[in-house]
Amino acid sequence: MSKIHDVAKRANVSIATVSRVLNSSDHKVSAKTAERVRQAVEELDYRPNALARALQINRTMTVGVIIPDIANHYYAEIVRGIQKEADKEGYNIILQNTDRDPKRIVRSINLLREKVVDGIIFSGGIISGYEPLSILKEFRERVVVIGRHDVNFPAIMVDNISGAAQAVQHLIDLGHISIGFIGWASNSATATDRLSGYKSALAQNRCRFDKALVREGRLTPESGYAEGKKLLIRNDRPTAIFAANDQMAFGVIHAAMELGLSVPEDLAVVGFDGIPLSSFFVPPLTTVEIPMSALGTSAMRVLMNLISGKKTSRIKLYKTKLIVRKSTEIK
Amino acid sequence: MSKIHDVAKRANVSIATVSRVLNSSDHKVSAKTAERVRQAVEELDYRPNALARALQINRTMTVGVIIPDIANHYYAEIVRGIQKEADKEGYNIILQNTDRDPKRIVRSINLLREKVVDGIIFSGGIISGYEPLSILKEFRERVVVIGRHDVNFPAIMVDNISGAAQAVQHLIDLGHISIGFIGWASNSATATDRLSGYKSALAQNRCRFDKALVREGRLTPESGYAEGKKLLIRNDRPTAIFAANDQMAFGVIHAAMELGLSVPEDLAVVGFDGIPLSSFFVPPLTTVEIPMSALGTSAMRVLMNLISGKKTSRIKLYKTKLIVRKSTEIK
DNA sequence: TAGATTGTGGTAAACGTTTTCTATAATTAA
DNA sequence: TTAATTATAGAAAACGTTTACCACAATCTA
Repeated sequence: MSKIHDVAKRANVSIATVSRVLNSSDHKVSAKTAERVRQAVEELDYRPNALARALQINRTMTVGVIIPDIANHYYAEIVRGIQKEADKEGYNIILQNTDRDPKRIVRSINLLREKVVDGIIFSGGIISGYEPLSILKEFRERVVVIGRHDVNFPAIMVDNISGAAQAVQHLIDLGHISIGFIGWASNSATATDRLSGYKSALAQNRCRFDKALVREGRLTPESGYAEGKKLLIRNDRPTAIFAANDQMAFGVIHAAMELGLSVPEDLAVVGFDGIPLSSFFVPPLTTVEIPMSALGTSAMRVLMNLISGKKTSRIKLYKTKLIVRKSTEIK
Repeated sequence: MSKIHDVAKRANVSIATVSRVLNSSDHKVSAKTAERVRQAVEELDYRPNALARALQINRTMTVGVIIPDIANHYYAEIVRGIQKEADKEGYNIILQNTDRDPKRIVRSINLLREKVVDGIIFSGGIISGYEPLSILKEFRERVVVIGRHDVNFPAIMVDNISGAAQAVQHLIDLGHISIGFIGWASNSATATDRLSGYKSALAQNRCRFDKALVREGRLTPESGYAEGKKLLIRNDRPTAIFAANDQMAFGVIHAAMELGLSVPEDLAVVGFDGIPLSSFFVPPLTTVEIPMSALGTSAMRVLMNLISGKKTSRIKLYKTKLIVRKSTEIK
């Protein structure tokens, strides 16, 4: 691996000159020498050592991404969006998967601090207690959060409340009055907002809110199946179920099938997220679509602005879109 | 952000001593001074700058991971496995999503070279032509490949041939003789191996291989749907279809439903991969399970061995497991 | 008791860049 | 012509660590 010194020697110039040519500095270098340098760079296949460079200029062109679970399509898509945007500007991302373990979250932050990343994108999981303090100390102006607004950082949000309300309204419009809800336990705004949307749509239409019809899953098909079944074996079983994510909705449909109920004739089901498979499920799932990848790109854009000192709006709210498919509509 | 200098001053020692305490070097430091240093570190919440450290010791404790598409469950799960293992030993990973674009692959490799990662895990995509040369030059002994053995690097493989054969054998055992196959076009070993397995199982059982029953999708449900439909509208439509991944299998089932064919009564369907949703699809999908996460952890383990100079076996082959569900078995 | 060893600490040279400062030649202004 | 400017280039100091080398005291060994 050749270094700037080798290039300098080969081009018969000082290392300062090489650096100037490569960074197109405002310190002028004659066209002739510049060409000689470029030639040498080419011949040696020279690549500047990003480490040494970062140490000097105090920028690593690297950002940390902290997420709970990359195997979850939602986060994977977000990461993809971040990647895409980062790539455009020459940034790299260091991925930290925390499995929602608070200890690993703290560890991740500290690791990123040591690696001197230029900024951090934080999504999901718990960010309370003493950790934010340690982030704040070093990263004050260079943190973007996705999916929560209860922390004092710029946030990329999804309008979960109106998204959920829209879904429930759709069910009500179809004539359903007994509508189950499967959410999940979490101190995240996402979880509570979707429940709020459900409640508000019921209220709006003067439907009775029945606490017995609200259950908590764990975002997995398994939990959707389990909780769905509990709702469906009731004597006064709901005629529709709104699951707070698509995975659980799949589980609900599975449970219905197993009980001999057909969807949508005996049970209407709505999901949330709009993962690709939702349109190919049997039956295709009515769902509330989130622009997942856009959340990622948007977060990265905001972060890059922060890094370069530009202030941006504190909260960016993305709208959802109800996609009606066969799981609710009887043709 | 305090530096080693600050710690030294506070503890009234030289920076060398601080470094020695923190790295538990074999150069002795008296218990008393060590304690003083640790105290100072604590008080200042000092964290060594990983950049400066890496520059000095020539190790970044960072590895690059190059994959085609993080939104694909297979790769997401691999990354998760890598992460988990890397975390244990204090390694970080830089993720590079290439979208299978050869240009971006080359760019990724060069970027990782600049960032001076300690090693690279490469999965999927094309790794031919002039790129491997440039990897080789700098990373000779520190590259691990997942899912291909046609390149001169240590490889983590899946036994796709026997996995596919097992799936087809299962269909034959159920009495099917006209079995369609939906693979995908690629110069990857994975794609060709699954086709080979299909062919060999047919041959083994003296079933006729009909080229018209073999189609090429693009690993998506959409393509599975499209290609599945093409097979199913034939007069001599197959009674079973083996899709080379679960996503396409879902598409096939969808297509079947749309044509009024019920699964498994009119059509048996088998997938490949064993993604979590396969068990919750309607009907639950018979599939060939790959230990995805294990591929990742295993790759990372091999890489860490390479980095520390230990030689490991050139190829590690993982067995698959046929999981029989309702999409093939008539109860 | 002298010489050798060991334990403990500091100084300074790396690692590979960028950038400030200084120096020289070439050009311009007067 | 001379003084002042401008264009171009190099020397050397940083960035924050680790570590080879040196120095001194305290402890052994013979």
